[in-house]
Amino acid sequence: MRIGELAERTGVSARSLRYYEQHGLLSARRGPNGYREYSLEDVKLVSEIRSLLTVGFTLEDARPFVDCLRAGHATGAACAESVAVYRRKLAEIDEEIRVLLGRRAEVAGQLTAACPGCFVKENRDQADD
Amino acid sequence: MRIGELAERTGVSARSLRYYEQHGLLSARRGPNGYREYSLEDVKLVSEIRSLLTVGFTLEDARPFVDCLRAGHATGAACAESVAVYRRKLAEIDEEIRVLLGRRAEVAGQLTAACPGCFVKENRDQADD
DNA sequence: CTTGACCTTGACACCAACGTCAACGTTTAG
DNA sequence: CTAAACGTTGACGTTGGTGTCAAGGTCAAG
Repeated sequence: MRIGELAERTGVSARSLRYYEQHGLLSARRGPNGYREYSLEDVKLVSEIRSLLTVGFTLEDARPFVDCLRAGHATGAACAESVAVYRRKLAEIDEEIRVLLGRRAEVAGQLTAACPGCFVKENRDQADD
Repeated sequence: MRIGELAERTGVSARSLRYYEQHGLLSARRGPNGYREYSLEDVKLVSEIRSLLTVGFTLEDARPFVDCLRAGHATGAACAESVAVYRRKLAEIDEEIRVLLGRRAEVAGQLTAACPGCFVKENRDQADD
């Protein structure tokens, strides 16, 4: 299939697909006219990339997962490198959360100081909706 | 005082001070030579801006606080607009935390699935070190 | 007079993942 | 044949708060 179809199937813009290729996450055979030709496997690759991006991974983070899939593994997470990225990402997220909790406390404190009547509810993990 | 001294006193680069002015958060009289002239009050303004930026506010968010100080109030948070920004920021931070917690759960789940032996400790607020 | 420290405005670089437009070649439907 | 729909590469814009350089004006000390 060509880039338009891959874009439609994955819900990713053609621009993004070319961007991924430019950064070595995707590769495409070229038809005689210069058009990119993709296989069904590429749909998997793109899906993997998207699902990683949506949970906050960068393209660099996604690279080991793509390589893992290309190496023939059933999932992008089946390789040691991918697992390492998972661990690192987890640590990064935890750090971000800590920073945000600190900021929240800071802002809440300032708000309370400026406006004693303003009730600021606690932000326990109970963040249901 | 001129920009160099204000920069030294506040620990903010001259570049940033000009940037703040460019965005209407700071104003300066000009000497006969075109040099900016600042007063002691400006030190307060810049300090207010910095403390807000360090807790994740944007310059736009800081504007009401600066206006409040310029209006003669003792603190930048003494005005209704500032309090409103505090409330909004708090909500934004809470939202970010929610998103991060969701991502964390997602990543932790994937990691566990890919590597059943990998123990992933819970991220309760107990984020001590 | 000269050096050098300070000031001025203006403009480009940065990070990330694209959107968007330009200018052009290809394929396809009518 | 022709127009529309698709493909190609290349390049600039976005977002925010700076760093950094350029090219120059000002001013005090020697």
